[in-house]
Formats: sequence, C-alpha cells, structure tokens
Amino acid sequence: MKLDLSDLDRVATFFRAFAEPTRLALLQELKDGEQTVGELVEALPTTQANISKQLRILLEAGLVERRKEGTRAIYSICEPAVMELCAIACDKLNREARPRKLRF
Amino acid sequence: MKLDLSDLDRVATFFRAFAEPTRLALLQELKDGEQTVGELVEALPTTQANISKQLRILLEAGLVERRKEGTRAIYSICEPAVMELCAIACDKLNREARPRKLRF
DNA sequence: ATACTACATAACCATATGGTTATTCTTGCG
DNA sequence: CGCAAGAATAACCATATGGTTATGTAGTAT
Repeated sequence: MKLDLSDLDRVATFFRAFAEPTRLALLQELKDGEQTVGELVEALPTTQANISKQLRILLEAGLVERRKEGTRAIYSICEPAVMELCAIACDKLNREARPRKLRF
Repeated sequence: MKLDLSDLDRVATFFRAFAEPTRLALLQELKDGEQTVGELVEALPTTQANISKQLRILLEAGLVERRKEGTRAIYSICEPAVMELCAIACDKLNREARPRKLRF
C-alpha cells in the first residue's frame, strides 16, 4: 500500500511537530503532567510568545490538549504515542557511538 | 531525566528526516527492498538532483545505507525503527476522523 | 583517449519557519 | 467600570530548506 502525496503530507506534518528542539523540550516538560504556560515559560529559555506559538503547533498536531482555568491555560500531552516515538528516537541515537544514554 | 539542548537537537534532527513528504516517499519506495537512484527517480515526481539530495539527508540520519555497484548507487533502509515510526504515525492519523486508513 | 551512463554536488531561488518585540484578547478583581 | 495578569496573536526578521538548473565526477564501454 502506497500513501499518496496528500497523505504523505499529513504524515510529514505530524513528524514535523517533533522536529524542533523547543517543541521537544515542551513535550519533555509535559511528560510528567500538565503545566501552565507560565510554568513552561519559566522552565524554558525562550519568550512567552514563542512558547504559545510552539504550543499551538503541538496542539494542532494533536499531541497536546489545552484546558482553561481562570486566566491560565493548562497544557498536557494527550497522545500516548508521543512518549513511544521519543523513546524510539532515543534508542536509535543511543545505538550510535555515544558517551551517555538518552532517555526522553 | 531531562535531555539537554544538544541532545534535543539530535532528536529533532532525527525526526526532521521524517518531516518531509519527498523523504517519506523515498522511504516508502524502499520499504520493500533496495532500489537504485535511477529507479527512485522514475518512481517519484521530482528530479534526480533532488532525489540524491534527500537521500543524503536520510543517509546522514542513519535511516538508509548506500551500496555501490558499478556506476549505480543502491539504497536500502538500514534502520528498523523507520517502519515502526511510520506505523505509529499512521495509526495516530487514522484515529482522527478520516475517510480511509493509512498504512505505510 | 573519447564518449556515455549514473550519480553527486554546486549555485541559486522562493518559501517556510523559529524567534523576537509589540499588541490584542480574555478573565478575574478592585 | 478600570485595571492587572495570563495567554494568544500580529508583524517582522533572519535563517534554514526544498526544489531547480547546471556542472562535476566516477565508472564502463567503444
């Protein structure tokens, strides 16, 4: 079975969500539970605007979900495959000659 | 355990190899066995130069390997995780409301 | 050596995208 | 209401990147 171009586009878009360090860092922060935007801003070395922007990409990719509580927005991972994919990526990278092991 | 920025960069680079339709199409063509560059050029709607360029990215990402035979270059998938990752991506996309199922 | 085939690389362009600053919503509260 | 806090969006810039055309290079044959 061969996927056509529009399906390949969707798959590519899905993987593209994982293809940037900042978004991976966000997923990593959310790994152990939901976080507000403010908490994520404090945890990562970038601006609130950028955090919101990248979170939107993760949201549209269906990797995270948003919940509102008062004025805050609380994000959490809603796609179990996220951890699985990151684990596979780390396994692959650990198989290369490397000083220490990666685990997402 | 938290990956630092340089590790996140490596993970991101890994995923980035999957984040373009042309490279996914190449992987899909290679799914059932090795192919020469010429065969891949015939199979895909882009130029030989672009095929070579994208193959190099897959090669550097460690997803495919190259074998020379005469003047030909024969590529094949050398990373088992490739199919696994694509299967997970398709599963996820199939879970969204969609007319038909994707399978890489 | 010449010419041809198969592939890789270079140079270049148009677009996409990560990041920033500035601004605009939205919500809660006095 | 006015105001502040938290978050999203807009506008913008610099860089990265997919794709193309043109050129280079290695192997094979004549």
